Amino acid sequence: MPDTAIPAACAFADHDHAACSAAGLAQAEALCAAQGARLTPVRRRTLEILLEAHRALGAYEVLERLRSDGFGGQPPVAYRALEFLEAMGLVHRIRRLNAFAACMRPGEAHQALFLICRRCEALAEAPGGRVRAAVEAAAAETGFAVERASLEATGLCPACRAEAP
Amino acid sequence: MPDTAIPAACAFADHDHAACSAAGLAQAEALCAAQGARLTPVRRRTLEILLEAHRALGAYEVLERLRSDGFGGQPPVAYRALEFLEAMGLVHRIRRLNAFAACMRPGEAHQALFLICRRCEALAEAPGGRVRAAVEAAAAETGFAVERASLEATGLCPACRAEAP
DNA sequence: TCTTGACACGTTACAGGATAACATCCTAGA
DNA sequence: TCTAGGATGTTATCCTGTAACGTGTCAAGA
Ligand SMILES: [Zn+2]
Ligand SMILES: [Zn+2]
Ligand SMILES: [Zn+2]
Ligand SMILES: [Zn+2]
Repeated sequence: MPDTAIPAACAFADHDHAACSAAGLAQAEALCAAQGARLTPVRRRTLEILLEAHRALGAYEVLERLRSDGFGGQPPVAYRALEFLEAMGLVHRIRRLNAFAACMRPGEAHQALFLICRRCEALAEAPGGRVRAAVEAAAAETGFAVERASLEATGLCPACRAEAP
Repeated sequence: MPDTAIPAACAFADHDHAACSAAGLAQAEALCAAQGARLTPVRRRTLEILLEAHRALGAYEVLERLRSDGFGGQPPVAYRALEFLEAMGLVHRIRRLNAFAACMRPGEAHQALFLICRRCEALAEAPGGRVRAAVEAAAAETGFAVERASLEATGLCPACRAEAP
């Protein structure tokens, strides 16, 4: 596993790492409390890991960090925590990358649209409301009822567009 | 592997199986010829398999059939054929399903939008032009240049909508 | 207080998906 | 004919994901 070679930030714009990480955690607390769900230590730590990394992590990368924090080191531990967080809308799964990333807008109901830079692996979560509407319109023509949509685009982020050939 | 329990057609509307399968193969021939690419026996058979199945197949399902047809029985054989076909625009990869499906509109440049029924596993390829445009518009706001987009929706197909609770 | 059931956590074991690396073969073009 | 590139085949291994089962915890209800 190439633990190196992963620069990538989670949004294209610069911003206060620590702040957005802390805010994410606080919102998670609030959200879970509001819904009577339990943000247990493993779950909490899993979210923290994703917030700190500030990019998409594979389940096994998360697992490795959980293990070194003294939590169970077997795959189901990570997958269960990630599933819980996804169900709570705190984490998104990015299928194209077989990876998970902390949500940038927890609490707000929203359709995410992921922009993945193929050069620096940066990942941004853009608002996908319009796109979602277009999907539903297209689906409606065949009578299909959309429940969930995964919208993932690859290309070049602003920085790489400038640098790259 | 549950070889049973997979009814699913590749489009929601009924249509002439054999005809669309043959047509697909013919178009593939033409397309490869036009581009000087070689539609070799494995590649051809792989496409045939997907056209006949008329639904999304995992690489290992394809592989199994290739093997029983006397072709190489190791994963790379299937993956290479599938990659080639995808590059030629004859096959799409559906990441949500870890599977591949024959393209319904080979030759025409198009953005595919996949509609996946969660109940009967039917898969339809809808025209995604509008959706793609919406994706690009959203991406443009952050300066991101979209190269490829995977658009996959899950929900209920018309038939299952009627039957299901 | 004692049961009992729901839920989280942990582990084992395995299934399923994908690729790196190397050997062989075929085929188009010099 | 010779040769370089592409296509196939094989081995081995890695990454991703899940089924199944046991244990501990906590709170509601007997
Ligand atoms: Zn989000
Ligand atoms: Zn970039
Ligand atoms: Zn298509
Ligand atoms: Zn259906």
